[in-house]
Amino acid sequence: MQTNKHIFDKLKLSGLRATKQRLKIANILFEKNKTFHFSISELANLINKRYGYTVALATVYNTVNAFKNHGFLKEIAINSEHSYFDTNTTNHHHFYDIDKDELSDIENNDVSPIKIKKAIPGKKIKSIEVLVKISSEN
Amino acid sequence: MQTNKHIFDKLKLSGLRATKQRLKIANILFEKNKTFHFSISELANLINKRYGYTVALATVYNTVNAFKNHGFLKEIAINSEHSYFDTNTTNHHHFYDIDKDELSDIENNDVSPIKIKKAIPGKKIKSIEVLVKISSEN
DNA sequence: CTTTTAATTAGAATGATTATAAATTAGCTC
DNA sequence: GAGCTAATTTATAATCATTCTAATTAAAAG
Repeated sequence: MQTNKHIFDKLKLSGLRATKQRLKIANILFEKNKTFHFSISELANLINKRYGYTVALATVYNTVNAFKNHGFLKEIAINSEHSYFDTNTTNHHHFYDIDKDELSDIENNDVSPIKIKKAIPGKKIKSIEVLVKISSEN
Repeated sequence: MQTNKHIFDKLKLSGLRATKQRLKIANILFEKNKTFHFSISELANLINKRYGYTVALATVYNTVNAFKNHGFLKEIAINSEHSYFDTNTTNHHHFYDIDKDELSDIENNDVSPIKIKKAIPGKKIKSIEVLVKISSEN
């Protein structure tokens, strides 16, 4: 869990002003140890629930984009329906529950090492991400 | 390469009417042996270039959705900017060139076998997809 | 050839996201 | 703390991709 002080410093260090709105949003995003996966609308709902309608939707978008650009968040592509973000910016993988439309993490240790036997000349690998789609047995 | 006859039969078999528009679109999509990756707007441009403006944009959307629902196409999630589709519906993986915003296939054989060491009770794995992001060396 | 039903179409509607431009505020300097 | 400046927030409008609508057309079946 990241303390308010920690979050404040994090923002300042990256050159972002620590505004009320950003601190509220950061509190929700980073308060858990656990990775937090969300779409913009889910995040907006959480903000409204906790703080009332004190943050404009445009600011939610601006803030999430700013956090993404500063490496505090990672965008995860699952399908064209929604954008998902992840507070876990380390290299890791995901389960996507098709039934519940829900994401969860798979740590690097839980996936056998991945070797790509094909190379593209002049290109280097920036990341390797695994998406495991799951659904109910029956 | 799939012949016109083949495409026609494929449509009929799946219960889709083999309309002029669908045959034009299918021709473009399935004429190559090679996997074809595209976004809707790219596809619409190709249709216009080859056949003139003879297929309405709504029909391009309808057709791609129909093809997707019938398993002729697969949607690939890369980022929230675009929807990409793939004529290769087998289980396989992708390179995504960040610089050129371009997709290419990685066959299953070119990726070491992937073992997921974490299970979710009551859920079974439907697919495992690897996305390898690449960019220029320098 | 007629009927039935699916598909196509132009244009309107929707919905998510971004842009705009004015008002506010954070973080300086004094 | 007051004043300054640039960043941020905000409500609203604008944009863009996609889907919907309802009328027209065309494919398949009888």
